[in-house]
Order: sequence, then C-alpha cells, then structure tokens
Amino acid sequence: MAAEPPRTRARRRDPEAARTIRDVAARAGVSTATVSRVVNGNYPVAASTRAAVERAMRDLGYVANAHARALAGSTTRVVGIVVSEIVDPFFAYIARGVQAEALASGRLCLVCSTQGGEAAELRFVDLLLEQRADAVILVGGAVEDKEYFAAVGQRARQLASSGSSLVLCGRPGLEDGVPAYAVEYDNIGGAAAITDHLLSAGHTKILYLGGPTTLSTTTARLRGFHQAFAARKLEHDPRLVRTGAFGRQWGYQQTLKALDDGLDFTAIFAANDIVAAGVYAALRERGLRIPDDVSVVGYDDVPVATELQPALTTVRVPLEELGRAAVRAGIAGQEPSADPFAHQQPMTTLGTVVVVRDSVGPPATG
Amino acid sequence: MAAEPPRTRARRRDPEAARTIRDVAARAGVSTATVSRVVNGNYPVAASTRAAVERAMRDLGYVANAHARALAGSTTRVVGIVVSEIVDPFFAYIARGVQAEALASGRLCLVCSTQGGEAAELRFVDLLLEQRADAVILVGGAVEDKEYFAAVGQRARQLASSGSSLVLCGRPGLEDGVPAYAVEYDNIGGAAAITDHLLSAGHTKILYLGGPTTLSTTTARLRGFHQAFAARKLEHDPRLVRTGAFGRQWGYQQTLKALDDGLDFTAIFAANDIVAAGVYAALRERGLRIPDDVSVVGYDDVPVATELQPALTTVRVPLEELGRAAVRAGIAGQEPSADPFAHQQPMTTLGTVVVVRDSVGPPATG
DNA sequence: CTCCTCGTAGTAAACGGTTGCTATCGTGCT
DNA sequence: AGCACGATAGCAACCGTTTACTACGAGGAG
Repeated sequence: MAAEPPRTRARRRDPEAARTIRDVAARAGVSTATVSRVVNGNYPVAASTRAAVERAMRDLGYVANAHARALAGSTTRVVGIVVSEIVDPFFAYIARGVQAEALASGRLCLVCSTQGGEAAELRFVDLLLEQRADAVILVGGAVEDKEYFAAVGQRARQLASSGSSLVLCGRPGLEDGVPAYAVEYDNIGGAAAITDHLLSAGHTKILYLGGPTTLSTTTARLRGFHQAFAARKLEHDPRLVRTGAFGRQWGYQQTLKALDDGLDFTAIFAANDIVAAGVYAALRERGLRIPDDVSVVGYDDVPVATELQPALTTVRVPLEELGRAAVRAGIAGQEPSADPFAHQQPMTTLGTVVVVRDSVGPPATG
Repeated sequence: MAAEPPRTRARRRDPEAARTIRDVAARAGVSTATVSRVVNGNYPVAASTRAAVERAMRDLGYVANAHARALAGSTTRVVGIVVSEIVDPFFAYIARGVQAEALASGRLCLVCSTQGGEAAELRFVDLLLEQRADAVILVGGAVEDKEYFAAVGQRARQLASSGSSLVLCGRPGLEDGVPAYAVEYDNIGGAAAITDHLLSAGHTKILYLGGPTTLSTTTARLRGFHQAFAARKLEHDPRLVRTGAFGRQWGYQQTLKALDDGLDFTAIFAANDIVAAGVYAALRERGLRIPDDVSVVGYDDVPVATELQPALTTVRVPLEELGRAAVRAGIAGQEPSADPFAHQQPMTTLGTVVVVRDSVGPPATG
C-alpha cells in the first residue's frame, strides 16, 4: 500500500461549499485566467469561450470572493463613512448621499456610528484602514484639539500611502500638506444669513442656543452669527450665547433655564433643528407663542422643521449632495476612466440658503 | 553586466506603501507566523519576543490587511444590513441596533439602502454574498410574492453553505427548511391593541390609511386591525381601508381625498407615524382639530410622534433591540465562545406596546 | 546519562483571485 | 512559400495572512 500522499492540491472539496473560480474553470474547460477575464471583461475572450464560462458560472452558482479580489487587485470597492449618530437626520441624509454615490460607482458602504466619541472615531478609522477602504469619509464637526488633529493627520497619511484617501465632510480641512480632501458647506454664511433675517425683522436680543463648545460646527455657526451683527455695526450681548450640546432634551432644558434666568431676548437661534424642537416644546409649555412672543430659527432643514408648528425658518444644508461630493472626491483618480484633466480640488464648499417659513415675526413689543 | 535577475521574492517595495506582516517580521527578526500569533494572541509567544514584535509594529505603523485575513481565516468580521431607506427613522433605529451589536462583537457593518426596490434588494444580498459577510440582515416588510420568496430562499441557502446566515428582521420567515432566522415584532398584536384602544374610546368608523398593499407589514397591521373588530364582534366597513404607500406626502393627500370623498369616519389609523404626520397636516389644513374632531393613531413610535401636536398615540416597536437581536441570531454559533447549549431558535418575536398620548379622544358627536 | 515532554519558533501550504508574459494558431502581406 | 502579426488562452507568480506540522533546546524523570 502506498503511503498516504500529501493532500493533493486539487483536493476534494465540500460539495456544499461556495464555488471557486477553479471550479468554474474546470467545468468550462478553461483556465482560471480566462474565467477571471470574462468576469471582469477587461481582456478579449472569444464569444464561444465566454458563453461556456458564463454557463458554468450559472450552473455552479458561482459568486466571486470579494476579499480574494481585493487582495489580488488594487481596489476594494468599499467606501467607509464615520458619523457620530446614524439616527440623527443630519447624518442620515449625508449617509444616504454617500451610499447612493458609492453604489453609482459600484461600491458598497461601510457605516460606522461613534455615538459621539472622538476616540471611537479614530478606532473606526483604523478599522477602515484595515479594510483598505477606497475612501474614508469623516462626517460632521470636529473637536478643535491639537492632539486630535495630529491623530487624524497621521491617519490621512496612512490612507494616502495605501492608495486610499481621507475626506472630511462638513468640517474644516487639516493643515497644508496633509493629504485629505474637505467637502464643506457654507456654515458661516448660512448662519450669518439667517441671523440677518432675524436682524432685519427687528430682533437684536437674540439668544444663541446649542452645540458643543469645542465642535468646529459650533464655532463656525457662532462666527456667522457674530458676523451678521458686525455687518450692521450692532453689538451682541455675550450673555445671550449658551452652548453645550445638540439635542432636543438639551434645547428644551436650556430654554426653560434661560427663561427662568430672566434672560432678555426676543428671538432664539437654535444651533440646529433638533435643538429648535426642544425650544418649541419649552416655549409651548410656558405658554409663549411663536412667533408672536418669541421668534425661533434653526439650522440644517431636516424634516422635523416642517413638522413643527409653526413651521421652522431654518438654513438648508445640501446634506445629500455633501455626501455625494465626498465620495466623488474620495475616489477621484482611482477610477480607470478618471479624466486626467479633472484636477482635484483640495476642498470644495457647497452653498447654504435660508428657507423662510413661519417661525419669525417682528419682536414682541414690551 | 549580469542579466537582470527575475524580480526577487523579497523585492524592494515602495517605502511609502503599507507595511505587511513580512516587514514586521523582518524588523523584529522573527517569522511571519510569530507576528501573526502576537497579533491574534491565540498561541503562546515568549514575552520578550512579543515585546520585540510589538515594537516593530509600532515603529512601522503596521495595519493588518482585513482581506488577507478574511481570505486565510474563516470570518470576515463584517455583517451586512439591507434596508429600504436609511433616512427613514424606522430603519435608522434598527440600523443603529445592528451596528451597535456588531461593534460589540468586534464587527463592522455594511449598510445598503435599496430605495425600495426588491430587485435592488436582491442585488445587494448578492454583493454581501461576495463580501462573505458573517451575517446578512434583511430589514423591513417583504413583498408577498412567490418568485421573490424563492429568490430570497436561494440566497439563504447560498449564505448558509458558506457558513454565513440570513436573518429576516421585521418580516415573516420563509418556508420550513430554508436556513434563515426571523426576528420579528408583534405587528398584529400591536395593531390589534391600538385598534382596541380606539374602539374602547367609542370609535367604530375608523379609516385605515397607508402602506403598500403587497407588503407583509401592511397585511399584518391590517390583520390586527380587523382582529380587534372581530374580537368585539364588530363589523368594519371595507371602504374605510385605503392602502398604497408609506410616506408623509401620501398620508397628506389621501386624507384630503378621503375628506373630499365624503368618507364617514371619526378616527384614522395611520399605517405608521410618518403617514400620521401627513394626516395631521391635512386635518390642520381643513380646520379639523385632533382629537376633538378626529382621533388619530400611528405606528412605530419614532421621534416625530412626540413632535406632532397633539402628541401622537402610537405603537412602540423595539426597533433598536430588533436590530441587536438580529445580529445575535446571525452570528450565533460562529463565535468561538459560543455556548453549545444556546440552541438557536429559528424565530424570535419581540413585544409591542401602545403608548398613549394626546391624539385620541371620544368620537365627535354629529 | 538517556529519553520525554514542554514551551516556542519556523516552514510552507493554503485561501481565491489577477495579470504580466509566453505560447499557439490562423491570416494577410510581400 | 515565408513571415510578421493579431487574437486568444494558459502559466505561474503574487497579494498578505493563518495554521497544521515540524524542529529544537532545556529541564525533569527514570
């Protein structure tokens, strides 16, 4: 009796297991190279051969292994997106744009929700680095912290060196030299515009409410807010700025608190629409009418803005387009069909516009 | 001059390129097997060796390649979820649960949004099959179509044969024998309970509004609706059922239409909270007060329910928990630590409960 | 003083594709 | 007829890890 031979290369496989390209090749009587070529259609294959291979694939229920493909090829056909909270419509709409554009480029979308921790955010980026995602998109405001920026910059470099890219979406870019794209919206401009809307209705005692103090989103919106005052050579009482968080709860409680503190204001600029929802609830509870007693504006123009009564005047941010643009920026240059003349801008800014609804009126007299 | 040697195996690599396990091994003076072992910690390695390897990894900024790992190992550490619309809070909350539970098990989450096409849904499942996702979760109502079920069943079998699994989340299971888990909520019970709530307030002329006719979600809710009538030996006028779609627009228009058609009803059962939002808008436009003139109930208990004025009475669905349970079901048995006594139920059902708010009152007299 | 047995580390064969190069065959040209 | 060439197909190296097996040195038992 012959000694047991070492496991032969073309060993017997579990007949139930997924088929490989070799199974297909064997059944079609061609080499794996040929199968690969008909799958990818990037190399001439005779029509008859192609038909035989396609037949074999169908018969076997062949499904390519994306990991083997990613390993051998150079692209993973996956983009990653990191948001802080997927149920927040602000992020959900951006994610929708990302996933739509990813799909359009034949890619899948890995979504990571950090629940708002910068440490978690970095860990997710590392995981996406392991996944060799074609692009990783960091969405939403950034904490303005030296150390954090350095950490993000380092990831950006690693991404770049593995042929991928980092895209900052809705947050300011990094320092020069760091290989990252930024796709932003005109945060300052929108804030200035809607503040001016309030100003031209006659309000000057405006309470600015919401947003974590350390977030770039907050500082940008506040900057726009102050700019609008400055443009009219008006002063703004610094006591009328209360930052802290986004969130309906927060908006509700702080509005109550502002009222209790006896703050003197005729309008409220809620840092976003969700905070505005809280503001509405608090005002309603205190029997204050909008806009008769207090005017309110929000930011983002997410669906709740039209659900609120009266409908909320707010700033529309092109969220979905922001997501799409981010993907385009991220995968530019990786496409075989990339236009060599389409030079990549390191940063693009989308416009914002104020949408006027029913929550602003003239200041209450007295 | 010597002939150019064939590319040597340990060729000079782009110094910028991502480091591989071989680079680390070389720098630490060990074999790749050893590096792999310190990374995975699943095999004894001397403390000094471990330290050297860890040092090398840090120095080089080594990041493991998830695809190579997936190819050589057996798990991909990725779960896939297919929803019809990621910005819809119903799906967003489920997705949140999925992503949280996936993270807890050390996995990433591939999110696919079909924008409501069953063909797109199947294509996404195929893509997830290519990705060899550890589990794929199909969320939301299913079209009740023979052919479609067959297609899903086939995917389920393919998934199962590659060690993965299909989980149906918020939709009925497949026929016996198809390897798929179902994680549902008590759709019928919730509908019956909230209908009974309306009934006990004195309403019997209830307009049921919304939901695609072919979706399992719709048929289940309608069944509960009718069950509640039957339980009280009451009849329901079939003309008071108008199905068609989910969506605020749809709810708005159909409410207007029902009013114009002179339908006789004192309450509206909106197929979900979003439809209810449309109902509110239409009623408001016609000067009808809630609940004085018309009572309204919804389904799902998503945030808009509390934003609406008056706050909407609705059925709470444990969305996030649904997502978590789906992941647990999907990856059960794949975990090294899997409890051998934890037998897998082919289906689990989560309870629903009606949450009473302010949108239901006694029927208007006259 | 052998022989085992641990405790560690290395070797090399997969995993399932992709792709640069080479080989083959039938034609159109000269 | 001889030859270069275009169209196809195959060979085999390679992508970066994991892991079954083998190898080796030291200490303990007999």
